[in-house]
Amino acid sequence: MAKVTMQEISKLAGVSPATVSRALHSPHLVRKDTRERITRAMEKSDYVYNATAGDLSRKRSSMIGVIIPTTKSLVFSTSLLAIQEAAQENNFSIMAGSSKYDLETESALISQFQERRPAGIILTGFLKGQQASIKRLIRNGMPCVVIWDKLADPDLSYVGFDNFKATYAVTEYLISLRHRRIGLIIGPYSKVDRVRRRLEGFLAALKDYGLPHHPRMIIEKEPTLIDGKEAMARLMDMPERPSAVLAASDTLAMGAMAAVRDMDLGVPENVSIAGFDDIDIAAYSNPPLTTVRVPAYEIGRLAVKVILDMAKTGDLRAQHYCLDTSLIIRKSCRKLQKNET
Amino acid sequence: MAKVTMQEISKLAGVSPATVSRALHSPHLVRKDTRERITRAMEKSDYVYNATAGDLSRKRSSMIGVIIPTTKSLVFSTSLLAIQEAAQENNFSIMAGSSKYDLETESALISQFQERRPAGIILTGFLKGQQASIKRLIRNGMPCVVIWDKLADPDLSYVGFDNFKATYAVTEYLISLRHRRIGLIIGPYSKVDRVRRRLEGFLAALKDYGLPHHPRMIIEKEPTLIDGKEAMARLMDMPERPSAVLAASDTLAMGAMAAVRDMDLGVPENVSIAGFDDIDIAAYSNPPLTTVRVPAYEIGRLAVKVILDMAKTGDLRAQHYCLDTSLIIRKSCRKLQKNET
DNA sequence: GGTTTACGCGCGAGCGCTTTCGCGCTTCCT
DNA sequence: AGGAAGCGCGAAAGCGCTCGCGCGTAAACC
Repeated sequence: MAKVTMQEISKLAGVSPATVSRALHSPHLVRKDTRERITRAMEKSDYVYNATAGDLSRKRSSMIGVIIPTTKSLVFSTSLLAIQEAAQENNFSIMAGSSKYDLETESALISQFQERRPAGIILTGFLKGQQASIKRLIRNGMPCVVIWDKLADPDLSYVGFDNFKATYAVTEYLISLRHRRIGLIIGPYSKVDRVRRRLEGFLAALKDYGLPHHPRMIIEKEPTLIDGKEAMARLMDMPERPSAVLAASDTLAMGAMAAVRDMDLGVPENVSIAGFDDIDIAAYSNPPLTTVRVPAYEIGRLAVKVILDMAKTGDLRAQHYCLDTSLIIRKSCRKLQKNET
Repeated sequence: MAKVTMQEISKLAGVSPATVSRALHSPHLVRKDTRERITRAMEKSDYVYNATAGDLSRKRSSMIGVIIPTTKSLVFSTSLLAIQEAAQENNFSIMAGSSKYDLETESALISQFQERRPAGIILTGFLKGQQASIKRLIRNGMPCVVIWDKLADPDLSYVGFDNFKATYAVTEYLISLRHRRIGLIIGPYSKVDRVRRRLEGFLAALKDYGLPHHPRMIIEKEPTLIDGKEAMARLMDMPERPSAVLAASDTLAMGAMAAVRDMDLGVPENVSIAGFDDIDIAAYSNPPLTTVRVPAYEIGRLAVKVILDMAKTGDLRAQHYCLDTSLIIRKSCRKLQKNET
């Protein structure tokens, strides 16, 4: 390891360690020629700043903890990428982990992060039962922001979008296409509120348009391809099968489309499918998927901004950012004929 | 932040800080009742270990730096997931970053990691021009392992597979299907050796089977859907268009399939397409993609093991693990008739 | 019973950086 | 010319944890 310390640099440059530190972090506080001497000393001895020592001394670290639910879905990777980019630009590193929708894993991750005294923690939603500990974190002065949802709790910061509204909108779209038997394949809503809100949006739309609600047509699954496929197969096997299915994530939708294909049926001829997320591949599937575009990238960048902001000012009052989603109409849904059912 | 320190715990438990530290890290060195007193003290004062201080004192950190090329491809996320899981099991955190195939970004990431004195660094291949600095890292005592490729350099550790051989094998398969005009859509081989080896495997197979080599049928692109689509469109526009196309990553292949669809042509009726990576969705595309399965998950876990091993023993001698790949035959390639071309 | 062995624990000197305080010097103002 | 203000820098006291060393007590041996 590069074992040269600031001490040695300071000797080499004929200044005190304090000055070296200043030259590094507040260059404007040291005269140009001294600064140059220091820079030269650092270069010629391959000095590498020790952020661990710095963080300890400064009593806060330049890391940000990030928890995403899964890497199986590209859409979270997009937020993660944005977070990492934004962090790097500010010379922060990120610690990442995925909860895999498991409360214990999530808690373990949070504890692990805590040990590093990060500048803040970004959570992608959070699991039921976690709310209290997050609030405790905040009360203890740890900047936290929840992404990917619009939270009702005024004490929690979020950077997200309205899952209820967005889901309501797609459902409404499906209804406008004259569909009346609409299935729903959805992620673990019993574990994650963010997902539950999608369910609620769906239900609300059904209700508002006077459509019956068939509990059997709502299938809760993990957001994976295989689960989407299985769920769809089950839906298609029902005596009165749905004419349209909303998959609450594109990954599920992709799986669902595969199930239809396996039955030698077509989308949207035999059944319409809509997704949620607008992952890259949604535009490239066969048929291209009608879905809800979600500002994954912007969410990531903004979340970092919020964290950094809180860390800098020490003002942990909750900040709320509700971004827009949009319905992307492609080719996986069709309008039923008047007489069709 | 939880601001209680080991000091305070030690007072509360009536022992010295050293003992608290031992109770935490080497419980067998402290008597059971003392240990329990300490544990109780920690619980009732919400003690959170300060890993920053610990790392500084111990002069090595419990973090691992990871660089992947991009999060646009799910296949790297899989390795990342495996790395994170394995790390967490050993109480290590990971710092992640993506190079986006840019040398400067990659270097910046490495420098940023260095500042934290990580236990080691995992690189997904590396860019041209980076080799020297990696070797320097190793010489300075930093465990490094390159994943996703089999390296020729005996001084560099790797956990990967034989890109040459794997690509040779798919190409051979295409040839066995009587294809003679085979196009190649490939990632940035001029920047990344790992990708170049795929190119070389392809070329070697062509040569060994006496097939002509059309440079224009080899298109270098970023491994994204849109690039795959564009490249395929170009290939299909050629006067003597290929009867089969190998896409050196599944993402490219998905894009390529979309291009074919846009021309109202079919895969594999009008053109066969093979991919590389076997990302989850490859099995769910329409048609399901013939591709090369790559042990992304195992690579990740093994890489962590290697790093931890090196960090523990201090033995930085290069370790090599070449894992197996396999050809997954699905439905995107068809055999040409005798008279077909 | 005296010596050895082992065990459990405290002491104290760091790890490499940050930051407050204040000193001496230059510059500016009246 | 004398005082105020400001600039550039050094001294030193930490930040919270680790670990080699060594002491005292208890168990083990002949």
